[in-house]
Amino acid sequence: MTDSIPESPAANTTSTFLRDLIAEDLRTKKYGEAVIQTRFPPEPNGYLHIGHAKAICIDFGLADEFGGKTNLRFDDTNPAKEEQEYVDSIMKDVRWLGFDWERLCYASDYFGQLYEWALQLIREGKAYVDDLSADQMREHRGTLTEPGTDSPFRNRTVEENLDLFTRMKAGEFPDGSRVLRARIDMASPNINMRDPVMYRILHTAHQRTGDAWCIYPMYDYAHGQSDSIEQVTHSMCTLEFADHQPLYRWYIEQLGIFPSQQIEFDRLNLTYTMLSKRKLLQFVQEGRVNGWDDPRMPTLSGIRRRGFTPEALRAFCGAIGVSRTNGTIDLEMLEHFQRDDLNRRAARAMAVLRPLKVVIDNYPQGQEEFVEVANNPEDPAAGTRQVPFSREIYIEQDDFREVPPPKYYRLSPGKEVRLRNAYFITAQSVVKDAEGNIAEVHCTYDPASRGGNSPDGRKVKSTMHWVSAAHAIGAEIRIYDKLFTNAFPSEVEEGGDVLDNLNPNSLEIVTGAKLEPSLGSAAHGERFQFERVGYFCVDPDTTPTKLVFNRTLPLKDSWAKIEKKAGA
RNA sequence: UGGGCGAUCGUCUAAUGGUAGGACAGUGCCCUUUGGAGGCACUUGUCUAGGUUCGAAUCCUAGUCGCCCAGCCA
Repeated sequence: MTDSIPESPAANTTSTFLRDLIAEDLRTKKYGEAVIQTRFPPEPNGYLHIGHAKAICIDFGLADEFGGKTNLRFDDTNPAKEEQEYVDSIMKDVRWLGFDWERLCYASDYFGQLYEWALQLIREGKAYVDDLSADQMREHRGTLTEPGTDSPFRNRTVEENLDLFTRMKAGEFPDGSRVLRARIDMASPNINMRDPVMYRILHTAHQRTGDAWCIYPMYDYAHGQSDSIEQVTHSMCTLEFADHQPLYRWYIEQLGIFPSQQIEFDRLNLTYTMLSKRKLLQFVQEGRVNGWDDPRMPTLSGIRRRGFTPEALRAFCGAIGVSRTNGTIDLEMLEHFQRDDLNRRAARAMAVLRPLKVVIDNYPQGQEEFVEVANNPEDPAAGTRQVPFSREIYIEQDDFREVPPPKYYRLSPGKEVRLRNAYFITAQSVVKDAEGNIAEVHCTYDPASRGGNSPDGRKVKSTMHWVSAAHAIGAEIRIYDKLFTNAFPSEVEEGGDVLDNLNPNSLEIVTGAKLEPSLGSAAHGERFQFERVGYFCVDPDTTPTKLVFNRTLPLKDSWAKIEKKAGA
């Protein structure tokens, strides 16, 4: 791959409601002369996926666009689920996508301040310690249609609340025995406002604060204030948090602190893709895939290993736009942007995945020569290379048919085709093995057609890739397909499970591939277009003695379409 | 049956009272030393019913449909 090609013209920057809103806030000087401040707030409880890429592009991209700043903030308020491994992977993924943060923050940095604010709310009679069990609290919460009822502990004195909360912090009570709740309104039609829990007791060591704390703030009590502390002007999050906005504002207003504003947008959904962290974790833990970076996973680490590029991901995120509509993007859209990027930048090479031997009978025995081949026809600056040619070569099994179907342009008995950048050949006869399978095809070549054109102007219908048998190198090729057979993986039959929709053929390992020798020196992660086949990249499993390629995506295949139509 | 949010080509997204446009997908043609890429063309859409207006995707009224919320998860 070369980096000399300029990035594609800015992706469709669809004008979004977020852009309009920020522009308006800037125009009215809602935040004075301050620049836009955003944040990307992942919880370090799993690996980032393509859905997060959209959020990252929004949080960082919009701030960039308006000359603002973006913090990376880990929302690490639940030590039971969070790990340093996830923190590390998230930082790596954000950088890989092409973004860098103004400040690296952690919600846990604010535990002290949050605690002080909790004391303030208690003193103002706006928070209380509740001794109800989780089950009892659920009963008191009411339902979607019925109001909740007050806890018997709701009217404790400020002194008692202060005493109890201080002792909660001191570790005097066991997990689950008490919580601190905001005193708002048990009859609110918005369940989030029915005296939400602010703190729970959790005698669990935190990956950053160790055992300094045994009470931990809930998301709602931590997020808005964290935004406020960082002077976040635009706190973008997904739609399911819209119901939490009144609470987000309530804490900020009661505390009288910097008025960060929450704005919700639609989550990314993709056909044939599962973007639930919980489910992805399950696939990893149950061994349904080979880890978080399995190239079939929608995680950024999986996608990266698969060979996708940050440029393509960013172009995709720009093109899909942002709205408040629940929708599902066709996977083809993502694939389109990836092909578009790789087509312009990936070096070409010839590789035969399922080899069929061709013997050129009138080519001198023992002779070899080198033909000059463009590294990337889309990019003359990528230069050329010399590829060895000889009497015995491999072509793709699919490229020969003893009995050609209609519209089949490739090699068949008596038919002349071009070997890319080499010669015209004509199939003369077939040799079969004991089972009747075609073992080799014998051809004749036209020495005058060297380079791929005949001086008499003769045309051929087809151009095929090939690899000289004597010079070929081997490789393992991993062919990936969709992880799910259903466009909507979570659509399952009664009593069924997402696992029922897993595609049993999502990974095919091809071991007998024959590659042109130049590929022998390819580096880990290097990307290629195997001409007429697809885009591939070198997998990290590659060793000095074993080459492994991942197929990122196949090339579009209009012959497959014709064939399918004829068969249907 | 509480509250919140939403509804424009098959999919995603523009149009902010003034010609419903783009991208992906699809179809056809042209071009091609990748049946790739590229070029051209075509098809398909404002949830419904009323209303306001010279004019409505946009405003009003009433429906319909979809998504989210009853964790001491985020």
